[in-house]
Amino acid sequence: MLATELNQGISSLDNMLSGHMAPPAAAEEGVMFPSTEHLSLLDDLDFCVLATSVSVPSSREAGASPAPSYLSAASPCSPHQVPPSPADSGIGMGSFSSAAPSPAFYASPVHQPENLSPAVWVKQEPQSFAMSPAGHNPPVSPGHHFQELGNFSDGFIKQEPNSGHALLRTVLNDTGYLNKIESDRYNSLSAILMDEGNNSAGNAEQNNNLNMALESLQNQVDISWAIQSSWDHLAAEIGNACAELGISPDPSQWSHKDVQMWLEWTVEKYGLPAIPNSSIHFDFDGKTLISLDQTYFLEHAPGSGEELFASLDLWRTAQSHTAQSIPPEANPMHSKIIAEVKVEGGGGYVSTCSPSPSSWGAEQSPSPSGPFTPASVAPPTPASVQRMEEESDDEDESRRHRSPSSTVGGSSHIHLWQFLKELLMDPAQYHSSIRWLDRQAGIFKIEDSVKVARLWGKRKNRPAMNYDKLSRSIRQYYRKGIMKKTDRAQRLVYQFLHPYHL
DNA sequence: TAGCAGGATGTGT
DNA sequence: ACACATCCTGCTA
Repeated sequence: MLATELNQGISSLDNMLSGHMAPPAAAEEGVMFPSTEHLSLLDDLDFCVLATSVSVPSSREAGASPAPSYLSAASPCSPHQVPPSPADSGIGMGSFSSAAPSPAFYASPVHQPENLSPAVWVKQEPQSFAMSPAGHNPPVSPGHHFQELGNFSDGFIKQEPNSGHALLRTVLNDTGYLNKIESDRYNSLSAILMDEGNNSAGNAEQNNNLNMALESLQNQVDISWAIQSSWDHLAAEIGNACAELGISPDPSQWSHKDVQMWLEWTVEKYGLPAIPNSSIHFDFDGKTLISLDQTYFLEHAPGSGEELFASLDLWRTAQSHTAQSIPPEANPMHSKIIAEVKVEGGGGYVSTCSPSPSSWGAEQSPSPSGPFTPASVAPPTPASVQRMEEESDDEDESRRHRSPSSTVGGSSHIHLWQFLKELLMDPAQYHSSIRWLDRQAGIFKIEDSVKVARLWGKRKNRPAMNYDKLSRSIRQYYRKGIMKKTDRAQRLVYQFLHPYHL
């Protein structure tokens, strides 16, 4: 019912606006929406769609969208309606329990502006909208609607991939904004559209459709309910995943093993490309993981970094939301929603609002970077622990960039060979200090022994470290079968032995 | 002179 | 016990 009404509304608005609005102005690069007016109206509907769409099939899988996009004008679906085809899919927050492998967050191409991808377009909320108290809206004056509502063209910003779903978070977190929408915004929209309709040469059928759309929107769309429903749905989905994995819903509490489990689960769940050397590049605890920016994900998880980052972002956001959410009894819809989610979840529902610590907290797995003996047949798991984000010669600079958790606990337990591999795996940053000569054979050269030693000293909190000491430690690896000098010994050139170079 | 090899011993986990 | 960290002597390019 809701989906039908919204579809009708969008269709009517699109028809009307495409027929009466001015053609798109010469746009800046990437600005592809037809007009500011059209933009603003579609934006209103987007929020509705965003709030009401939860589980979506992958348009990427259907080959419809070459690149993920987290936001577009899209066909709506009801909070509990799984669209039957890509043509009906909308903005999704990802499905964490549906059987279909659904890479999250892909918008439907149906209403997606042609050149939207790969950039993500989000609404930059005018202060008067986003931040004003609920029920405190300026009246809309006929003929000045768009001025009153703000410059929506300027209000749109190009959301680069690493900026992190600002729209989603804004919409889902800003209850003031929700109330605003619920109480007034559709009244404003109504006035705008009615005025536009009266001024246009539109035919009676168009106006009738418009009236129907507005009536539907005003009378039947409860945005706050829909968004709350989406939140609850998301929480339930995450709860199911947590129960399956036995991990906390709060990523900041994940152990190294939890992080690996979550990565594997997400990759498998959404059919993403496997993460090469994930045990090296993502050997973090949860706190460190959530402190990473998307650039790191894109760099070290090619093909899946964006989705992983997006998914993690939602988990993190959901957790912060549940942590500050209102008590269930304060929301008359809550019990109903939870009940529906329970039914939909097939009994697997685990409330993320009250996670059971006993199910995960007491069983935090130890870091895989434990003592490692050469006798162990198992392939090495180079626990690189905390990645140094920046190791400049400037001490202060280094401290500024180092994540808080990397300075104490964990990072000092890294093995030298793991540390060297860590540097080697990041040639963009350390190529001038250490680099592979023969990656396959595990042969590398220390180009700047002083710097490598200094980096090692920083990592181990040994200010007096130098290359003499470092190289002595390397030589200890000869006996352990971890490293050796190359057959034709060269200065500063060493070789990892199998399987340590893998 | 810097790097290398390896013994001895201390330290922290 | 283990993995260094530190200090040392002696050798080599």
